[in-house]
Amino acid sequence: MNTSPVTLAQVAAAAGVSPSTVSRILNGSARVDDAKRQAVETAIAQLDYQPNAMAQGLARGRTMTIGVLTQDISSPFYNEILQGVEDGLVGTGFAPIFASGHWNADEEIQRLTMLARRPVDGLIVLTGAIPDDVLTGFAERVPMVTMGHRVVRDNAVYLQLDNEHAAYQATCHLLDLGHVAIAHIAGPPHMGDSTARLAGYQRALAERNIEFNPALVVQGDFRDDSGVVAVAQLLESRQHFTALFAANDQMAIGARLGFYRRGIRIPEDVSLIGFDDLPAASFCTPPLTTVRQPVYEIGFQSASALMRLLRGEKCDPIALPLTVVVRESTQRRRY
Amino acid sequence: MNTSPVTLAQVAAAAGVSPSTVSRILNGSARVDDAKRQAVETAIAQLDYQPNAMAQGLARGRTMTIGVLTQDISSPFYNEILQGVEDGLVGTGFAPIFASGHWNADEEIQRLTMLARRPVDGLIVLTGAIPDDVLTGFAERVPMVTMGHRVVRDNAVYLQLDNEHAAYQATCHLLDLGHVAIAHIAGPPHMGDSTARLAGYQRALAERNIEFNPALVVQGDFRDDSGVVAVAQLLESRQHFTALFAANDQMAIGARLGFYRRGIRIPEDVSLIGFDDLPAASFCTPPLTTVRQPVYEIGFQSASALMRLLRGEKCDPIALPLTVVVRESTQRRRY
DNA sequence: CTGAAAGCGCTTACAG
DNA sequence: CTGAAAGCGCTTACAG
Repeated sequence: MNTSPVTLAQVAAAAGVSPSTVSRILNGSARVDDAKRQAVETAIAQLDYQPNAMAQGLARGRTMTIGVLTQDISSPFYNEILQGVEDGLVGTGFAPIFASGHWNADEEIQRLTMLARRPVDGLIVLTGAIPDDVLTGFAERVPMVTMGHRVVRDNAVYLQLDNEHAAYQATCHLLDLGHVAIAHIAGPPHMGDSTARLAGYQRALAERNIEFNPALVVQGDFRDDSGVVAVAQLLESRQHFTALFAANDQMAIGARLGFYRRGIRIPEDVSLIGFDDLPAASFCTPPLTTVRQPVYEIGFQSASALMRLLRGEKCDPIALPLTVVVRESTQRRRY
Repeated sequence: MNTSPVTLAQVAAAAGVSPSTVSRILNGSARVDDAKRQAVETAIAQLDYQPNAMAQGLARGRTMTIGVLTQDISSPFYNEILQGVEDGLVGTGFAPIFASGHWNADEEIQRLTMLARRPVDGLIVLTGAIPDDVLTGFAERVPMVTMGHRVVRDNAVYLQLDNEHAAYQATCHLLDLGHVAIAHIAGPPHMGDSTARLAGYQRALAERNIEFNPALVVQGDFRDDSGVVAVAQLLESRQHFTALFAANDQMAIGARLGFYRRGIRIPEDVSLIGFDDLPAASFCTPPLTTVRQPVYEIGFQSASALMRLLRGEKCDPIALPLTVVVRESTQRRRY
């Protein structure tokens, strides 16, 4: 029933040459007589031959797959990154294999181990709670590119996204609009991204001599619901604020719903700014002011950098810009 | 520099047994003397041995990977499906490989071919424009489960989601609220899902003796922007309507923004219902009434069914329910 | 330019 | 219960 796949040996037989020759034609690894090339090529076409990638992998010592570790493949944040990765791999013969760590360092390590034993030829690690030195350990066995982790090795490259500075700018945007009482919904405390964003927020306040009020920052977990909850907390605390900076868009969107529920208008009553620029951000009502992460670019560059690494080329850290995009959820303070 | 990975042969040497024995212990494929088992197990632990999945694949004639074809990996709709697939594969040793067809039948076929040559042990095909018979052709070589395609074969199973009926129910929900002039934003015309939803909408109208008004249905492409555009068209056409059924949530969310721009309130001025129940739907303002697709379930069931197929078990079509979830974007007609 | 041969790291009849 | 051997489908020195 299952048509067993055509092998290279069959192609060789059909074309009347040795397997070596077929292989060489396939890989362009040596000059081959034109007549034979012809014969082989028609045989390939006729038999509809597809080389077996696993056998190639075994023979060459590479697998033609790269592992991609995300926190949560179902988070909208990763979607376009993955698209970028996919596109960055088109035409290279490499296929991505995905795994999610679910915001849990142990699970991350386990998934990484699983990826490593296939084995993959390269790894892309997108943020996460896994300690940098563990990651460096993995880098010993396989080239990798990381986002949100600084691993310094010849066969590794990391993406530089200056979260602190971007958060600083986001806060400045609010400050420039006359806001003084600015609340913040922070991300998970153990993640580098969260702490950097909180730090940027604090730096902006300090720079304008606004005293940091801890009661104005509430803890979130980067998911939408936590934004709703955070707003409830903030409101119950009876702290006065006219603007809110959420450490990511999902929480900002949750917050927006929280405000809606209480009849608090955005941006008339409070200005709201997020972080990430998810596709959903521009379809919010009102469209959300936020910090744009070049997600597609992140994926694409990661894939390209990894391909370079696999070719044995050196690769400098890749700096990618984070920029505030002003839409309609922020406005000048009115009272 | 690269610690070359430990092989089974090394484990065998360390444990003083033959490779065959190690293999048998790994696979539990035969009784083995306890002392040797001990020795092997400690050797494995000590050397931190990880079997090479490619070599296993080649020897066993399977690759331990399954291909997943989506339309657009960056669409929020697929996110949770993929999570479901991932979870359905946990512990099986299989890893998913993803590819996107980008709403283009040719590209789909090409991606499928690429997946097939790795080769993958199984395929999950999620919707798409690819003709059913082409798909059936692929099913000749590899077991597969499909969503949105009816392929009938021993080694294939399809998911049954009754889009027509769900759209019928969505429309009835609007009708029950007293709406009569109901607009519809349709999906891409060549896709089965789109046409089924349009058909359900029409059937509901017919059943209540409401004449179908073609000017009330505008074409979308399942993406957010097309919802914005559709609303503009609808409004410019000066057709009267008090409710709008969008063929998916992304377009509904776009439509919601389109209304917001013109100061048209949801649900006071027009009731809005979507389709899919994306995570974003419940965080809309107001939270969106929609048809829930059990996305996680779709992914999980697809993976499980495929595993069953791979074990040689038969598998009946899997029926999954589509249900209207009423939130706050629809209300009784007021005038 | 090209073939025969060895090898990639496993698995699995085949003997014993 | 266990080892030696062949084989999975390729690639790549090694000769010529």
